Amino acid sequence: MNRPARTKDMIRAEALRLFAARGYEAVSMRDIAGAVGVQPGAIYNHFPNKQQLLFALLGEHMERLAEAWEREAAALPAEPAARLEAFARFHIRFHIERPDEVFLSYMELRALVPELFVRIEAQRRAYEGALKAILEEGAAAGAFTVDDPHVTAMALLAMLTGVNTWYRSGGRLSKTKIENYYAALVLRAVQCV
Amino acid sequence: MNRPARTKDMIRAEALRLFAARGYEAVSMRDIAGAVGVQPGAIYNHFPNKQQLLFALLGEHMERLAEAWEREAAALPAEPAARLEAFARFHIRFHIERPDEVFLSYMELRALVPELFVRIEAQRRAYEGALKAILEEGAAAGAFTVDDPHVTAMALLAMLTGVNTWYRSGGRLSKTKIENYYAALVLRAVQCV
Amino acid sequence: MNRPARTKDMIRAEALRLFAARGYEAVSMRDIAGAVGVQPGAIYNHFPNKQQLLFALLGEHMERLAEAWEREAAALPAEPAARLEAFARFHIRFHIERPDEVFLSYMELRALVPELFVRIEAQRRAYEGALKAILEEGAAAGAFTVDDPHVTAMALLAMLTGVNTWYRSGGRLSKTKIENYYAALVLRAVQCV
Amino acid sequence: MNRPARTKDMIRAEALRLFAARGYEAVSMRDIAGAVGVQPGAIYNHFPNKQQLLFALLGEHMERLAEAWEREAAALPAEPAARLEAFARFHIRFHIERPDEVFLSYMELRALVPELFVRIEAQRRAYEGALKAILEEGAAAGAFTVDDPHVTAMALLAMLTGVNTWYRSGGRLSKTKIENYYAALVLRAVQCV
DNA sequence: AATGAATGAGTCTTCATTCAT
DNA sequence: GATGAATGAAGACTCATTCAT
Repeated sequence: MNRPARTKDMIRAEALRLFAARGYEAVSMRDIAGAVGVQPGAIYNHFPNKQQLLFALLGEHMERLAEAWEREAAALPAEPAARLEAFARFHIRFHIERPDEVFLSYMELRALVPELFVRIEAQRRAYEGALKAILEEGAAAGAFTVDDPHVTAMALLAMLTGVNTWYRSGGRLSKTKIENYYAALVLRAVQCV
Repeated sequence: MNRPARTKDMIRAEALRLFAARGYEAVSMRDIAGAVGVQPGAIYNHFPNKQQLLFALLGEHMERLAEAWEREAAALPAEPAARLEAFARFHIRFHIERPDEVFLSYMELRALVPELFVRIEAQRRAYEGALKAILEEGAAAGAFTVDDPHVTAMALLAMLTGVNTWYRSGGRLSKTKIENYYAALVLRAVQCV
Repeated sequence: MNRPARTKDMIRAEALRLFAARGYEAVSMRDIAGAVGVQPGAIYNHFPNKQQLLFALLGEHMERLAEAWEREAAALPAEPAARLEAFARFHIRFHIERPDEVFLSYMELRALVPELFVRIEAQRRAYEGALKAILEEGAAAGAFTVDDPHVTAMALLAMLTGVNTWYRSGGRLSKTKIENYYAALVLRAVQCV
Repeated sequence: MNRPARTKDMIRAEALRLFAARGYEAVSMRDIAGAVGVQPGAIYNHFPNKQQLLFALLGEHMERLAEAWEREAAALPAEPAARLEAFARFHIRFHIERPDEVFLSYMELRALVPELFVRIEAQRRAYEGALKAILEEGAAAGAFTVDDPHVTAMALLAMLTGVNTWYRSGGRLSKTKIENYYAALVLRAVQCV
């Protein structure tokens, strides 16, 4: 990776960090440039504008999520409970490692212009659909207590994603323990004990 | 209520609406003044600055939440499961009615200067403590499956509060049905079926 | 003196103090109102606007100066040196007692609109004329070394008025000593030893 | 000198002119920008804020004064009277050429925040010290009538600096004549005739 | 005579963005 | 690819002043 590519990556990294810490609107291009160690104008050599910089961060995160889930789904067990547990564990694992990206992709979607917003929205819907499908299969198979797969999916995703509101690396609980804990909560919530 | 008091209330209402819709940083005092129908300077007759306006909205919400829960808690049943259900139902009921306040109080806390931030944080902690206490009592009584009351409390609150990310008044499901649904999810998650 | 008159006097006093301390432009009507303990609007019951408030302070000062000098001049000795000494002593005595008024009337003249400016200017010219006349008489009588009465007058006035840039009440030197000191400086400067 | 450097110099020049004419508080960054022919924001590429712009003008003036006096002092005669005369002539010559800088540095010191104020104050004290030293030497040598060197120094400086309150270039008297006149006043004031 | 709320213009400063170098 | 200077619009906030009460 050559010098300029490193600048682009640093912009990405610092923008992510700052957007997550203070919010998209509260961060100026000057702030990002200052954190990277370049002048504001230099950013425009790598991203056409602030919106597109945010969009790049969000879009890349959603793509990585989709790809990671695809790999996971390829080796998914057959049994509904195992599938649900796998999803829960995957979600915790993936999200707990990327608190900034997750925070951004939940909090700063609204900062996108509608055209870009809908593209991220669609990627998110697709991912939510994976959980919904598992819930529907489990419900059809009589394995889960799920009257309304959509509502249950939203509730479980909120619960799982919420881990980032309190988890701090190096805290009392290990990531593995948290994964176990949340997986159990999810399974019990659909009465799959 | 006289003319000026109405202006102050309108500022509160429009600021809440706009902050929730676009985020604190993305809303200007001009925007709020415009929505109210006064000049920007007039806002400063009622709130000393933008920070304090946000703080007023958040603080008042947290106080209303605390008061409402106090009233609820006064008539709380004795049995752990019933207590937990009551909390879940209360939380859904209270939050589903105030999507803007809830959104704000979760998303824009960071916009507060540290001094004001900690005051809201403390109010939130107190409320979270109520759920934690119920979980601890239930666990002690052997009524719930709760290894870690703190983590379970955080998970359940995230799940419950998450209702606002998808619920839109007038949608497919009535508020009562949603309340029932979430209450059941919560009870099952602690294996209290 | 009744209540409202006291308010007017307090406005005068606080405005004088604040204008002298920070400058006319740097002081807001709110500052003055706050110092007096009333709301800004109340000032307008006593002075039509900020300009006229400044003008009142300056004009009253110049009138008091003119009156005081008139009284002094009525009992002026005949001899040029004694007249000059009397002027110097009077000037020091009068100015050292009113540092705020003096400061204002030298520094904030320019803050006046031209129409009001010329009125204060004229009062000042009249006072300067008194010194110039003494110098001219003394020069004509061969008592002083004064080639250019105007320049000498300006130089001596600057020297005398300058006392306020360093004199602080309660300092090392008494007012009387300072008066003696400056009187001697003035007399020597016109070689009247 | 390239284009941008010219902008910075023009900002300096116009700010000096406007501050001297109307006072620091009465001049807006818009005024300065307008006089220079740029947008207000452009000023901030050269000076971090209005305070620092004023401080730059004052500090540079004081430095130029110190340097000029240093050069003068290097060739100072030995005799007290000649030294005092040299100081008086230097002061008049230097100040009569820079009415705006002088006006600013006497009138707008108070507009500086304390931290910047003390730095200019210190530079001024150092310069005043030069005159005081001459007076003390002359007094010690029995050449001057100076009871209190500090008071005499303040009085003489006020007199000399006062030249700017009335001198207008192109007036009745040449700069040389004024220099002669003030030098004589100063010498006589310490009875060094 | 005083208040409290309002106005409309203005304050300093910051911003995203552009562009010649 | 990066800089430094610039723009034009907008930011929060303040101001002198007015006026109904």
